[in-house]
Amino acid sequence: MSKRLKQTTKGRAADVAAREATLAVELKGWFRKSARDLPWRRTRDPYAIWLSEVMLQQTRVETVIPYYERFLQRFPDVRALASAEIDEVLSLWSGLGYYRRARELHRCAQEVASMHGGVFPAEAAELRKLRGIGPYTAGAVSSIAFDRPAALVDGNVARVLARLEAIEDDVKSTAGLKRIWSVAERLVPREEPGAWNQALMELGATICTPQNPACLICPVRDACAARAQGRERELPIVGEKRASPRVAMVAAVVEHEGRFLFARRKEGGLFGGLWEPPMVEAQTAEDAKPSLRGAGVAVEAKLTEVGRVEHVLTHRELDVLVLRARADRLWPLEAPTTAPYERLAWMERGAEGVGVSTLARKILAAAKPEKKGATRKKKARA
DNA sequence: AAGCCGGGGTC
DNA sequence: GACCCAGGCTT
Repeated sequence: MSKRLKQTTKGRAADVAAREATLAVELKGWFRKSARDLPWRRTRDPYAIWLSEVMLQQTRVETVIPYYERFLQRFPDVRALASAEIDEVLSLWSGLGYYRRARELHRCAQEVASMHGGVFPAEAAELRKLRGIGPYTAGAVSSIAFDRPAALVDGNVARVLARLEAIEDDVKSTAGLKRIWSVAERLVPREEPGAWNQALMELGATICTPQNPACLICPVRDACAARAQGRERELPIVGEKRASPRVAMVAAVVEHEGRFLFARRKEGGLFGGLWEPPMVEAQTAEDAKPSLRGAGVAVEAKLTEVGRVEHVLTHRELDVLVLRARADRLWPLEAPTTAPYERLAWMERGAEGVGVSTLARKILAAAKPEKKGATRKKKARA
């Protein structure tokens, strides 16, 4: 390579570096000026920041805020969380979804308490070893709580970087994610990496949005390759997702003097660790009876249909027929034999202190003795 | 690499 | 309805 060419190459590399340094200054400046005031941005406590990041996995900021506040109030530090009962953790998590996160959160707290002396490690590689902490959360905690120059990629960052660099790959594919991550790692600055990462996410959430990006007010529009090509609405490219199948279910709400029959689901699967009125896959009440008996619903229970509940999940649409019965006594409960359940109990309607899904709450509400208007509505639909 | 795992806001 | 959100784990 000639001396002259070498200098040119070096010169271009220097130009790129200068452009990226400018980009970092611009974006961080914008972030300082226009960042939303979010609860977890008022603390430097790694525990609180970690808690917020786990709650924010696949979950919107507005949804998380009240859960974050309640959680932090009940469990002010990692040891408090580590020593809690899992049922109480799930209780505070109820309604937030993806309940495995709550179990992993609890286990992670126990790992930090027992193996790290109650102190979160600062390096992403160490954080990554803990339960429930993947590449994103490791980068987030390391950069935001510890000012380490760790990269991070979430849905927002993937979209922003795909547009900024006009990346053609499917951003959900392995190859696409690998490319996005390499860009993220190249761009993360030594100075204020936490502000940089949060700025990328903030930009994606408020300006560089999926549908109608507000390029006219974007602080980095002049550096955006997609915009330069007029393709900001075509990028990023995302693969097709398939429709979720419908699943017919039957639930039985059994009551005796204000106590309700609840079953606890085994950990691991759908709604793992949560309590609910017994609920089985079946088309009709008659078909459901054998499985319901295996979930504690005694033969003597006279079941009547009281309504239907629909519930949409990521990969399934549940259509639940709700049955109701008055038990003449609190009959003794044995170990359930129906698949998803591990334990039975008579509980108050609210099932205080344990985890209950939104679906279960909808089923309980549907079985509640009705006011006249609601009753007519159900009959009209049937 | 693909599937599983909630719930809800927005267009 | 469709989209997708401060993803991670399992197979």
